[in-house]
Amino acid sequence: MAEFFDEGGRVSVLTTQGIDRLLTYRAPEGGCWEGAFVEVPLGPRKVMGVVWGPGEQGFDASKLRAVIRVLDVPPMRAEMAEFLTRVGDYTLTPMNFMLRLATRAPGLSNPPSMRKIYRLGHHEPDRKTEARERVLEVLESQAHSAFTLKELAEEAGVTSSVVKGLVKLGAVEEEESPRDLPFPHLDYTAPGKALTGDQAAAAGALRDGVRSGTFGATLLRGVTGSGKTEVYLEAVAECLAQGRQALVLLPEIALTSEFLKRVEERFGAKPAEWHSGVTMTERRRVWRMVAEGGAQMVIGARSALFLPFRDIGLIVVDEEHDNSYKQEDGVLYSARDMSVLRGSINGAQVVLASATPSLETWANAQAGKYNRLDLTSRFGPAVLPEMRTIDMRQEDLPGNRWISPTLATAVRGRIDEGEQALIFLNRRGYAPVTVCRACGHQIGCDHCDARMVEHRFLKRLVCHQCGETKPMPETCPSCETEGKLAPVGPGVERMAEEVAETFPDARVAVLSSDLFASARALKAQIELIAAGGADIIIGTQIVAKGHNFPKLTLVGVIDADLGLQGSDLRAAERTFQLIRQVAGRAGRGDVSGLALLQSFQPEHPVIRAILSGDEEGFWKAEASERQAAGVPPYGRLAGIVISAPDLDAAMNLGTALARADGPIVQIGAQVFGPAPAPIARIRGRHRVRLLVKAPKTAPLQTALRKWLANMDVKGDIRLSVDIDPQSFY
DNA sequence: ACGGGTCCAACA
DNA sequence: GTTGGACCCGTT
Repeated sequence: MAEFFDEGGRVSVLTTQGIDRLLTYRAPEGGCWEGAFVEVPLGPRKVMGVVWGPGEQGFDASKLRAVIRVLDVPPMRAEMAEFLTRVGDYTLTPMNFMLRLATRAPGLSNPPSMRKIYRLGHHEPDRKTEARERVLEVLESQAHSAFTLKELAEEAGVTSSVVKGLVKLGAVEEEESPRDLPFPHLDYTAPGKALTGDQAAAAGALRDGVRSGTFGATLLRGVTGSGKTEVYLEAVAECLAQGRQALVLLPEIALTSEFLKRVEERFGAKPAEWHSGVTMTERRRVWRMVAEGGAQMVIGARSALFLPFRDIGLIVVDEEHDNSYKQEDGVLYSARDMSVLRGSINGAQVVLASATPSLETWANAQAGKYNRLDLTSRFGPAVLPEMRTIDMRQEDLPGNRWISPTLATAVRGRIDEGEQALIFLNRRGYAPVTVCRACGHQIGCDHCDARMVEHRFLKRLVCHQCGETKPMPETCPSCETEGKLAPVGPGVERMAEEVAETFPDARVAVLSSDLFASARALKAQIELIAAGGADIIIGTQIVAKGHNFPKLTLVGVIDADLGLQGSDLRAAERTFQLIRQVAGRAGRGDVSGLALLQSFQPEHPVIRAILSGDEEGFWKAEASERQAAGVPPYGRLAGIVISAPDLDAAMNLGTALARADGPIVQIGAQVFGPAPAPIARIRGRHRVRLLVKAPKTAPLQTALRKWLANMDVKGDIRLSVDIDPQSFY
């Protein structure tokens, strides 16, 4: 139960300003409740804050100032305060940053503003013109909705002066209404689509969970077309029936409009929407309505998790494996993990939906922490193409050639049939390395010391690590010999060259993110290809998801081993998911597909797992390997937090750490203010303090020491390391 | 003595 | 995060 503070009593206030501690104020006239959003004086300014608890009694009374006013906003609930505290704790984020995350809506401190809306009036207009008729028609046919001047004029296809004219005549009435209107009611009683056996069973299990009114997390597995969305919309319906709010998180804004349509079909109206593309006024409305209960359902990006729900009963994380759930600048958090945390605090059900779950989720389901529901495809078991490896050690191939004779024959066969073949190579640009044949120098990035990748299309060298670009030099930057720089290794642009030479008669299309100026141009090209506008498609990982190519029957993976040799912790996981996704693009329904993986190590466990399709076995092996490597089992993430005088320094160090050998799970950066940390701002050099928040296991500490020894960061870095043996969850 | 630039503790 | 004051330095 929230505490009430009488006028003049001492309250501690958390402000959104850059002070990482609570400040004591006198309660305002009329007192205030714990959790109230308030305006307080801070130096010469007024800032927003939240009453966090009783104030410090020992604080000097003469310095004490009073809260200016309590804002007209629903107070922060205790669960929200706890959630923010726990997330801040987990990610080592100062609380004022957390508060800012939770109040990311403009004008919260303003009184609710009004606006004019237009309704049908009681008088007939003196004469009826066509434009006037249209306005009246719109108002008659949609009497239940409120129109602003602009909306009404737009809907009727007239200018606003037509509407104003009607107002003067009394045919249309103008009235004041609050700007932040509740969202239209969602009809959860309407039946959803008919569900098949296991869909119905899964929906039933989710409904039961929601009905229990308690916390629970469920992994909902289902490939595209298995009806995943319909199943969890059943859980949403149950949640709404319980009078609680539901949140659906989607990884990309691009997916929201399609999803909104499906919700509208199911519940008869659109839910609230929250992501970076939403306008400021709409955000404000969403924030308020979520807090007041005027929004039953929100769909949004990761930051929607920090909305002030009045009573949240269900959180769905769709495509839970998607990397964009991780916020990697500012406050560092994984919305997927924090959803589980929020669910556990609020007594809500959490549904993690994916066709290819992340290892963390898999491990949690395996350990029994999450329930698991599997959906098979509507068309029976998923039709995966036949998969084979091509052992590159057995192939006769000159240097600077990458398409094996075996693959070339297969491609030839398909295009002669009028079908399509995809050559997949997950490497943008022309060649990953540019080497000087005179001295052996490899051109590196000046900014971050990664090697630069030649992009012939852009006519530049590009660093894939930090984005730095420079023109292709004429002479070697090291020995200054002219004309001896040579590309080494393949990129998709180079593959296009080889394909054009090997199949001169074929129409070739290259799909790589950097070859398209806009997302629209890329989409247009994809549609063109899908309609049969190319025989051979050469693509990077952007071909892995999205649009289907009905004529595609063969996928050739050029370098299936790519990504396996790296030191990236997630290398195996990513490779497994990526190649399975890409291979799955070959063939559909009645057309049988074939995937050929070119590999120098076909006996590698990851390659073997991809071939066998034994996903379960693969995840188990991965999990136990990581445990052996000293990485805490998932669910107890080890967080590496780097504190540096500025974010760039922290990120640079983070990059170095990420490239170092070892099990890094999460890297956070936190900027220490000058006062609490003995860190000076030094030009050209960085003093860095590493704070490691992780269970104090011996293997982890050994790994840490190894990273530090191998640390290779430009500039003068001084490191000190503290280990905080706090464990999570 | 004045103005500009930078740094830094304080903000309740 | 913002602010005002201290401090340094070079110019009037």
